[in-house]
Amino acid sequence: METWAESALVRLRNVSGRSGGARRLVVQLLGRQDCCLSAQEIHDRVHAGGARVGIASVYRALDGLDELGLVQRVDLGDGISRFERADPGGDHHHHLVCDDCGKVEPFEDPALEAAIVSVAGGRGYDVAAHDVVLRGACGDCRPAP
Amino acid sequence: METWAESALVRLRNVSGRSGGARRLVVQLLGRQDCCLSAQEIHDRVHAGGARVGIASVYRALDGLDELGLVQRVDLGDGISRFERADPGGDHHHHLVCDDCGKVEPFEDPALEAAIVSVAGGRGYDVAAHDVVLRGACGDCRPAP
DNA sequence: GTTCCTGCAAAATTTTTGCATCAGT
DNA sequence: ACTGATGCAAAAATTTTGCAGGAAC
Repeated sequence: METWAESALVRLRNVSGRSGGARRLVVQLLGRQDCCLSAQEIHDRVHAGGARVGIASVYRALDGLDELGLVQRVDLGDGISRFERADPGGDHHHHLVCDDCGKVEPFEDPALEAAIVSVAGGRGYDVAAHDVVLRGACGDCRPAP
Repeated sequence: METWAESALVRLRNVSGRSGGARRLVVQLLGRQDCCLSAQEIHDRVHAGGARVGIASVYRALDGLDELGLVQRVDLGDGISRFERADPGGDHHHHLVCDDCGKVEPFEDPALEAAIVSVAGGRGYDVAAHDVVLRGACGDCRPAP
């Protein structure tokens, strides 16, 4: 189950020749997450684990991972960048955000993916990444029926 | 063709009782745009028109418009918030961003909209807004075929 | 030993807030 | 006149950069 983290570390080493402590901690944390985290959240959780990691190193690690396509940057519309691991296998989800309680939940939908591929092709684009965010009231926060 | 701007100003006045100069300029500018603008771009263009408008007023105007659902906030993934008018009639587009040249172009796709509605319904969400961003290489920047 | 990563601090950017003043009703 | 919007400046929050020191090779 740690395959993403392992392969990410290997790829980082192939590029730079190193893989220091901060990067490894960030990669391992992201490998354990099911959904996106902000840089601040990553920093806090790594600190909670007892490590002395600077926020700048978190950003630098995320930047390197993003360049290699190992993480996907997710913008939920609140001005904060979040990151989650990008599975090379194509497993891949998007996000529902509740405007009331702030809850974020992932979803996948083949019809949505198909529509995106079709749009991209029709416009002559070679789409490398795509991001879908739905905002609204979740079942719990919606005015009771 | 100025119906959006007019109705937006009316709705702002209904809420606050006023519609001062800065808000009117921002609304009128957005009414003339076909795609999203950043707060800084709005500020610059309003200034170019000869008006003395503070950037804070631009943000405040956008904030008020967003609360009323009159503009949609768009995150293109570069950490800058952009805004565009939200047509109540349902006319509604998304964005293709070229990673190479930075070009942004709008698109619409009924199949995509249908898939989104279907996902939202299946998850019990009452979706008020949704945002789709596709990133990749546009026809011009793509390695020549 | 060399090279790149790391942590801290400072800078840059984007967005928000405080406050005196101005403008719309 | 009253009330809220506005502009300027300062603050806050997020992200980037500089640099000395340390860790991996």
